[in-house]
Amino acid sequence: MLPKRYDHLLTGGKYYQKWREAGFFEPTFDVKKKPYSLVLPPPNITGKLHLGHALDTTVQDAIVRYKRLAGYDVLWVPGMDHAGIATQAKVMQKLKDEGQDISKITREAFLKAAWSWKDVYAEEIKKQWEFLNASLSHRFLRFTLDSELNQVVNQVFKEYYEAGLIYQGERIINWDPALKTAISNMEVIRKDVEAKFYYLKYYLEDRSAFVVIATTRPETCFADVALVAHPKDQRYLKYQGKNFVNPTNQEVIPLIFDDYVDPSFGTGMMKCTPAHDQNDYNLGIKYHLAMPNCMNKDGTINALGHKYQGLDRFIAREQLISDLIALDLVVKVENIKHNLGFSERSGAVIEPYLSKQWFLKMRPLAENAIKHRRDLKWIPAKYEKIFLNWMNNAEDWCISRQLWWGHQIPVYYHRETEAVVVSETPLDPKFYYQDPDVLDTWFSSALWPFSTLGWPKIPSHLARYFPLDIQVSAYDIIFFWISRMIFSSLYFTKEVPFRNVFIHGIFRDASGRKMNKSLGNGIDPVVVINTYGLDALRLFLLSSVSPGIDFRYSDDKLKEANNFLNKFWNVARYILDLTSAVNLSLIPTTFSFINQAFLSKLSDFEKKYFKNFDKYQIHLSSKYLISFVYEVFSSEYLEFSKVLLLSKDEKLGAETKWVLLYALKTILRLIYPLTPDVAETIYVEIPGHLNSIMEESYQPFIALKRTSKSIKKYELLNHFISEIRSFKATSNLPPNAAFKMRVSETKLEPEFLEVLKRFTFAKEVILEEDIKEQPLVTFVKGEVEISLFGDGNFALKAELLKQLTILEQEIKRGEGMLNNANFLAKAPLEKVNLEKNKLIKYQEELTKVRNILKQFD
RNA sequence: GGAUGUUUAGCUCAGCUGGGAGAGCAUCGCCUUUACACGGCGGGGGUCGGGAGUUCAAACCUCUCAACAUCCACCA
Repeated sequence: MLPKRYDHLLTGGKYYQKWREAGFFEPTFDVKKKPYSLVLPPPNITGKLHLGHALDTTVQDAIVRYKRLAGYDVLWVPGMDHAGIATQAKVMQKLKDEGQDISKITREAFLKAAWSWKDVYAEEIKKQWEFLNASLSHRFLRFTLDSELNQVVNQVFKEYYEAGLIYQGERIINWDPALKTAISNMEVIRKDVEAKFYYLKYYLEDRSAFVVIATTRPETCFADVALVAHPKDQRYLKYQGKNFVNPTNQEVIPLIFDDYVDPSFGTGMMKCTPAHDQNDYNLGIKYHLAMPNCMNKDGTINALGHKYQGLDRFIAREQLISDLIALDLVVKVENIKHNLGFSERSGAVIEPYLSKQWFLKMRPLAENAIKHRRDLKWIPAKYEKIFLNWMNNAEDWCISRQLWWGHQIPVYYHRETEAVVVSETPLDPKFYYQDPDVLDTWFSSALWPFSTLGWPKIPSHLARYFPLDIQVSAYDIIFFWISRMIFSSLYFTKEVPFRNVFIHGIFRDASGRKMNKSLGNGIDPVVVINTYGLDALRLFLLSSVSPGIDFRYSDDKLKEANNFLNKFWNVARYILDLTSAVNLSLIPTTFSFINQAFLSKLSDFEKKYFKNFDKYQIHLSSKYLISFVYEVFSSEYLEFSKVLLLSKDEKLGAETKWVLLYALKTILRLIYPLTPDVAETIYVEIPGHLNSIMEESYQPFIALKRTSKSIKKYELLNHFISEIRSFKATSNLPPNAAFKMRVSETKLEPEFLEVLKRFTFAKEVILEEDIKEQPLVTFVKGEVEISLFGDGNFALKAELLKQLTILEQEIKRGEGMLNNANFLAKAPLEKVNLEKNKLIKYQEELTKVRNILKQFD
C-alpha cells in the first residue's frame, strides 16, 4: 500500500545494491541477445561531483536501462582517470599542507602518496555512482594507470614511434612555470588583460641613431638575436646591413627583413627572440639564427640576464624597466589590452618556451579520421562539422609532461651513447635510464574504448562489444577526448571507437552564466537531490536534454518534475487500490469503445516513445510520457473509467480494471529508464510482479487491433465534454451547473451517455424527442447534435454565431486550398483527399448550425 | 581572422520528413467532483529576429542583413 503523497525519501536509493548484487548491471554475454556497449567518461580522481556529471551519467543510465528492457545485452564500462596535472597539483598541495618540504620529496615518495590519494577518491567516486543510481557494469571497472592499461599505452607508443608518428623535438611549447611542465595548447586559457607595452631604444652600433621596438615582455630581450622589419618599409630600409645594440645587455644584433612583420603594428619593427615566441622561432629557423634561452624552468631569469639572474620574470621585468628608464632607453610605456595565455590548472601565465618534448604527428591521423567520418553519427549533426574543422587544422600534439603522476614515457637512453630505445618493458638500468617525463593524461584516455575492452589480448570482448554503440559527452571535451579517441581507434583497431556520439550541452546557472568556481554560482547536486530527490532531477534533466543545447538550472522545473511524480504516484496508488485482484494474463476478449480507444492511444504513445528513444531524442520521449500521463491517462481515461466502474455491467467493470492495471504496468516500464527508483517502488506493488522491473521487457504483452471507429467516438465524447465545459466557463456558470440534455443520435453506447452526463453534470439525458422549449445552447459535431435546456437566459444565438464563424473560417481555408489548381495538381493525393473530406464535414456542420439559427428569425 | 550555432507567448524552452503555432511557469476566471490543492476545469497572450527567394504549401529549405553566443587560431 503506497502512502498518499509521493516523497522521494520513500524511493530514493533503495534498490541500487539489490540490483547490483542480482547482477542486473553486468553484461550477460548471451549470444541470443544483441550486444550494446558504451563507456562512462572516466571521472578524474580529483573530483567533486557536479551537475555536469549528474547530467552526463543520467543520460547514459537512461539509455542503458532502456536498452536492457529492449532486449539488449548491455555493457557500460565504468572507470576513473588519473588526471595527471590536476591530481599531481592536489597531492603536492596536500603534502605541503602536511608540512612536507616539496622541493626535497622523491619521485617514489610522491607516487606512494598519489596512489593512496587515488584509493581514497576511488571509493568516493563509487559512492557518487551509487548516489546517481548509475547502473554501471562494475566488473569491468578500470583505472587509466592500471598495469594492463599501461601495457597498452607502451605498445601504442612504440607502434606510433616505429611508424614515425611520434617524434622528439625542440619546439616552442606552452610552458607552465608554476607546475614546471609543458602543456598542450588546449590547456591554455586565453584572456584579455591589461598590460603594458614598453617602447625601447635600440641604438645603431655607432650610436648615431636609434630605432624603437615595442614589447610586452622586455625580460625576454636578454635572448634577442635580431631586429626585423618589413622588406618594403621605407623607414628602415636605410639601415640595411647595419647592426644594433640590445639595450638590455649591450650585445650587437643584426637587422633582417621579412614580410612577416606588419609595418602598421607598433613601430613596424620587432625584436626576434626565437626561444621565447613561436613566430620568432619560425624566423629563427628560416634565417638559421641562434636560439638562446634566458629563462629557467620556474620562470626565473638565468645567467643570460646577468645582474637579473635568479629574479622572477615579472620582478625582473620591473627592475629592468626602471633601470632602462634611468639610462634613457625607454621612449614610452603604454597601457594596452593584451591577450595572454594562462594555465588551465595552475592559473600561471604561460611562457612560450623552447624545449625538448615528444610530439604526436597529427596530419596522417587526422586525415584518416576525416576519411572515416561517415562511419559514425554525431547527434546533433552540427558537431560533425566542428570536428572536421578541428581535424583539418590540428597541429602536432605535445604529449610529454614534466610530471611524475602518469604513464612514464617508455623511452630509454643509453647511459654512455645516449642512444634512444623505445621498449614496452624496462631495460637494464645498468646501461639505460628511462625518460623521466610522463604522457599527457589524454594520451591514455584516447585509447579508453578499446584499452578497457582488453585490446589486444581479449579478442572475444572486442569482437562482441567493440566498436561501442554510443559515446555520451558534453561538447567541451570534443577536442580533448572525443576526437582523440576517434583517430587513435582508427589507427590501432581500424574501426571507429563508437557508432554514435551524443553531445549534450553544459550546465548554466538560472541566469544563463556558466557555472564556475570563481563566480561561486555552482550548484551542488547533493543539495538538489536531497531536496527534490534524484528521480525528480533525472526527469528534469532527461526532459530538457536537447542534444547540444545548454542547460539552465531551474528550481521551478525541479518542482514541476516533483509534481509530476506526485501525480503519477497518485495515479498508481489509485489503480493499485482497485486492481489487487486483477490477473493480467487473463486478457479480456472484447473491449468497450472507451477502453479500446484508450488502449490504441496507449499503444500509439508507446510507439512514439520508442521511436524517439531509438533516435536518442530522449527529451521528446520524456515529454511525450509526461503529457500522456497528464492529459490522456489521468485527465481523460482515468476519469472516464470511474463511470465504467460504476456500471452494473460486471464484464465492463472487470475489463476496465484490467485496462487500468495493464496501462499502469506499461507506463511503469516506459518511465523506468527515466525514474528507476519510483518505477521499482510502484512496480513491486503490482499483482503478479517479477522480482524487479529490471526483469521486465518491452516485448508486446497483447496484440491490439487499432480501431479508428472507437477512437473517433472517444474523440467525439471528448469534444462535447470540453465544448460544454468551455460554454459554462465563458458564460460565467459554475462547472457543476446542471442542465437537461438532448442528444440527437440514438445509437450511442450507454457508457457514452453516462460519461457525458457525469462530466457535464446533466440532470437527465433525453434522446431525440421533441422538446417544445427553446434550448439554451446547441453543439454540433459530425452527425451528432447536443442541446442543453434549463432556466436562465443564455446567449444561444451568440454561441451559435461563434460556432458559425469558426466553421466559416475553416471552410474558407479548405476552399482556398481546394480551389488552387496548383495544389490539386502538385500536392500528394493523400493530402488533397484529407482536405476534401474535412471540407465536406465542415459544410455539413455549417448547414446544421444554420438550421438551428433559423429558429431565431 | 576562421568555424559553428541561436533568435518561436511576459519568462524558460519544445517543435521529427516542409502540410492548420506548442508545453511548463507566470497571468485571469471558476471549482474542496471520494487518486492527487504538489489538484481539477476554462480563458487571454505569438507578423516564429528583419528582408528577399524556392515551393501548390515555409518556423522548417536557399540567400541576405541584424543582434547574441560558443569554439579554434591570434601581432611583437
